[in-house]
Amino acid sequence: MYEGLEERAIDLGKTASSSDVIYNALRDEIISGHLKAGDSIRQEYIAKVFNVSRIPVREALKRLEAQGLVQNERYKGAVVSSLSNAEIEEIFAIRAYLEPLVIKRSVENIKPQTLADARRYCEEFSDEEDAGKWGEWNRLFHETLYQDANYPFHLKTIREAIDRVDSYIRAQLVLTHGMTRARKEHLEILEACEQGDGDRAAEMIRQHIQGAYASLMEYLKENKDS
Amino acid sequence: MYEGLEERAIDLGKTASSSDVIYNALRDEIISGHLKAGDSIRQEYIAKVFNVSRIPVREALKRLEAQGLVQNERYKGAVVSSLSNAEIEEIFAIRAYLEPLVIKRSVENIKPQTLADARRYCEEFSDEEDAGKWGEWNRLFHETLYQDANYPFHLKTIREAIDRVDSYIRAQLVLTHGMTRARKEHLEILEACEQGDGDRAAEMIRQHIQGAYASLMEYLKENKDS
DNA sequence: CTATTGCATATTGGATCCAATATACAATAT
DNA sequence: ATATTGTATATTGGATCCAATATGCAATAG
Repeated sequence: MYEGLEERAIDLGKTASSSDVIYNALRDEIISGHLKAGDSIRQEYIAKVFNVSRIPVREALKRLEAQGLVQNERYKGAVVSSLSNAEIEEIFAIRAYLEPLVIKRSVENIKPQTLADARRYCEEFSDEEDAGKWGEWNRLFHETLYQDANYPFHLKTIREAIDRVDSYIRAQLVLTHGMTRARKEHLEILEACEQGDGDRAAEMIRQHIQGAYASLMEYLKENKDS
Repeated sequence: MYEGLEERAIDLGKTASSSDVIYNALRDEIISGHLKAGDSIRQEYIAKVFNVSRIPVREALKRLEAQGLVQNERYKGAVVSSLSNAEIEEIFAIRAYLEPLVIKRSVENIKPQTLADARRYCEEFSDEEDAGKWGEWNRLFHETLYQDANYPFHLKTIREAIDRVDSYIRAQLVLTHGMTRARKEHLEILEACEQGDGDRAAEMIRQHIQGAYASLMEYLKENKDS
């Protein structure tokens, strides 16, 4: 009796609220670049798309505002945040500062399953030509490698940092062979982790991030219009 | 004509929304320790206290959740987040890692006005015996010294880190002469900044934070009950 | 007496409605 | 023609109401 029932029932209580669904959807739209910096987000429109009232939409917007992805002005509404070049520099600086620390700590007690997951994300995304999905695999790869650090606050900070620059990265990657280069670097980082060489992994992550920043700035210099 | 009118009118458009007021109030209650870890926050009660409906209360709670100060469970409501010892260690670790970097960068182009502000917060709070207000002065002192780094994302991260541990610090400070020690260290840090010695300021900030962590852990070890 | 079930109450999630403000545009004055 | 003013519309902020779920307690079966 009861065999297997509990596992099947586990996710029953955690059905996502409308607010959660809309938050995730808007976040995806922003970091994928479908919603661009400066775009205003109309509550009524989002509500109609999801067949809900504006209440959960507004709650989602408050969360996005707390994260910095949108800016709210009273009686004017939410606008997708834009980043100055200085702010882009800052985001990459904190990533290049935090992620080496975290990966080193994570490698110190990394689980085989974690390495297997990371390898899967690494290989699966290498087949993926769609830059849209690339961002998701990229994020999963990074987060997976960091997860055994058991540093949730660092992880949240890194996640929010990546979220802020993701749309910029993506716009650049599709045009500059950045994806093949990133894949190669990911593989090397993964191998360092598999060998338990935290220092090497940390240094490579640092270079990986700084290289991405350099490519992005070069790209932005050549495309000032967009 | 028009003389002085514009300045007087500036803040007219920015009257805070109910949601903002309630967010700030709840945040204050949590970081001051009046709302303790594990306490549940009843929407209806907050709404009645502020003479508003539950809508702005819920929006405020969503922001607090995004910040990590409360946790929401569907149909159960918001509960003030608690921190394990490991999480406390993590918060202090990231503070000790980020704040030296930021103060060094800030000192490099710090403005006289900033130093004057910091000195004021330093001296005014030294008279302050009330641990409640102490936290506010402490935060202002730290944030002021960091502001000329022009690193808003770092600052936001540091602010949220401090918010998470503030109530724990305060509980400890009042009983262990921590306030007089902190005041002395603040003064020394301020002097290093005034002399333009960023490296020294960075090192002292690091020790200041690690010392606070050590005191807190000792305090928590002796008071496992609370 | 204990465990389960059913029900009443409390609380949160969401929908609908109204108020406050912004925005676009026509009307008017200079 | 240009700048100002008035007005209609669009949009957001908030209040009130209803639905969905949780929680506490009494009733009942064993």
